[in-house]
Amino acid sequence: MKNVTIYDVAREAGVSMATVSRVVNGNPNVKPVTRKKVLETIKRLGYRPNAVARGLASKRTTTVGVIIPDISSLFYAELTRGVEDIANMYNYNIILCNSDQRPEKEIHLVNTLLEKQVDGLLFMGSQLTDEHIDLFSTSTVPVVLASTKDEKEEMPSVVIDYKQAAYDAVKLLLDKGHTRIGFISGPAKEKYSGQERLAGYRNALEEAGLAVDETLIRYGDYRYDSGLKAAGELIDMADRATAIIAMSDEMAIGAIHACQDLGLNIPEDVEVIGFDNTRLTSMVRPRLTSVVQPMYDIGAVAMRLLTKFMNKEKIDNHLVVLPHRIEERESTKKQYTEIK
Amino acid sequence: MKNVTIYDVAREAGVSMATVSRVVNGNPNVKPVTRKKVLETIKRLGYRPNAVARGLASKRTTTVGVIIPDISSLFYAELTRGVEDIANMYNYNIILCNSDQRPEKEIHLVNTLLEKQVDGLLFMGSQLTDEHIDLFSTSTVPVVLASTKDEKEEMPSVVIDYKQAAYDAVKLLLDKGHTRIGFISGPAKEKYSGQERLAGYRNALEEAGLAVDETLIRYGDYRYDSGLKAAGELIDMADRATAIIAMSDEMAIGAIHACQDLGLNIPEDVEVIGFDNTRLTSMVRPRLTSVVQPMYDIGAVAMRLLTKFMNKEKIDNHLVVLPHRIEERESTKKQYTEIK
DNA sequence: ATGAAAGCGCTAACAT
DNA sequence: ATGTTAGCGCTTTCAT
Repeated sequence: MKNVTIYDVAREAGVSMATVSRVVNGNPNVKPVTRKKVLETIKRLGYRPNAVARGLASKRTTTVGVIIPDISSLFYAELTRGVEDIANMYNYNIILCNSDQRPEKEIHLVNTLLEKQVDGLLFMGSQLTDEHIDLFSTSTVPVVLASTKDEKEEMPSVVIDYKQAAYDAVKLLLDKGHTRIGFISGPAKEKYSGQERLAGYRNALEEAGLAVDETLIRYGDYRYDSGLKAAGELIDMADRATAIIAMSDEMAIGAIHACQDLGLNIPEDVEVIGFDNTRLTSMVRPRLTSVVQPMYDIGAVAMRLLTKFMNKEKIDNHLVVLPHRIEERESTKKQYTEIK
Repeated sequence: MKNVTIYDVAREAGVSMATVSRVVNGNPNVKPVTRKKVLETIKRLGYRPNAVARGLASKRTTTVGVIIPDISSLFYAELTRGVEDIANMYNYNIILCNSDQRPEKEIHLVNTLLEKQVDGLLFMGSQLTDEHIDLFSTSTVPVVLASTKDEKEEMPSVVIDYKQAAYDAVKLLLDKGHTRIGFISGPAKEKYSGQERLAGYRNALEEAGLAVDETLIRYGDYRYDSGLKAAGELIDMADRATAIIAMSDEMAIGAIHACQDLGLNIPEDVEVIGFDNTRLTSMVRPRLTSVVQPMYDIGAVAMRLLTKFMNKEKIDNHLVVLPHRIEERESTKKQYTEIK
């Protein structure tokens, strides 16, 4: 059974291919009668436009490539949801690729996506090597980074102020008198967001006149178990941590459980703050205070920015910094006595 | 700056387009010397094959469409990860689309994907209307269902035995003497997996000679809050539930908290079982007993099945039922005393 | 082992 | 408002 093409429709409707094309693409320069006739023929023959042929002829595929470390991570899944919703709204589809943060795989994926003639590229993942930058700069289609940025801040990116966010969380704890604040970071090798947040931690301490005790800094992989383990170490020290900040909610929940398993009460004995404010924060008792990172919005704004580039619209600024804040719940003590 | 095409490479290398094509596609019928020469030219010119043109000429895009209710759901994210890994392994990319379970949107997405000439379609989502079936049957490319199936079981699908899985969970509780077992289902309108599991619940009770008390059946939306609410009702009844089975881990955790918030102990006062065995099970105290649904595998196997169809390999059986089991943790009581 | 040439199904000038 | 036609960049016979 041969596929019906635009040519078949043209013949059957007694018009030219161009007219059918116009009808399909909503070109107004078609007489209503003709349009109706063509539309009927399309329906009758069950014609379905071939987007690949269209892509070749028009040089636009209405498809964007999305490279993400791991879709099974709550954080990236939420971001991707934002991306897809906006993509959809602007009639784009997304080709989703998991990179597992492996640079070679990322490079390979970018190339594959470029071969597939995507109209734009959305990149998430923390370490941008020179090879990445090179590749992106040779790309004929726009590239936007989400939740990361390049060192020179030359590429379009959507982020939050990670340093300030971490700083704020530490400050909150410092103001309550804590001096032993454990910090559970992401992987040590992680460049941008990881480094930034660590810098925020150090800054806050130094500003408070406190020396940074390196043993209070632990590295996890954003998952529960690593948080559990890191926190276990943090409270097993001679001069144990009295507060813990983890760079993901999942690790923070691990931290809460590590404390509870050892008989420490949250927040009385140890205050805990997470990061991202995923819906996990409500799924633990006490509920988790967390630094709000607007994940869905980061994805959505990044995709919106990309559509602007793809439309060759003028962009006011390439680096979008979304606001963050801290959502306080029961894993931290109330700062002031409530007044009725 | 014009893009370099296969024609440019051919000219520069002093060979024909056909030869370049052969080299690019790894056709062995090329003299090593020629191959080397072509490869060098490709590198020198920075040639990147245009997959859209290739798709048009070869009628294969090495892209598959994936329709999913919501990527921000842990369950579907994990499934998708399985899909993508296998797709990648077989050199396919995936176009990911969120349907939000809305039938019109699903239909629309299928059409879009078909227009984009995907080589195959992977569909997840619970309700298959006649329109879906019709559409799928007119599709020229293979379609595989994951974690759902059509009523007539005519379409290729990868599932677990949902009825039996629910039955097993209920049986576990019945064997411990429970007679008031609350059941927190997914949305009431949900067809296949929801109905199946509910049937398993009813079967188990009836088999035990227990009447089904409809007030013990509640409907949620798979998310935490709905589990919290449903469980709250289940334990607020005159003759309250002494055990609760929820159709997702998230709802089960909500159930645990609902009980704990009211001062009931898990598992002493109420035993709780979740569904899916996501990593959430370890993120709650007591840790959650859950029916294991091999999410990643369902996605992986579904994608593998799809590759077979796309290769026109012979398929032994269209309906793959993956094994399930119950992973017992501390939210249920140990059945037998442990012997040292 | 290599080349020539005919499409693949559509869009986009350009002409009328 | 509609038709004609030349590509888009590649694969794939079919020759040689």
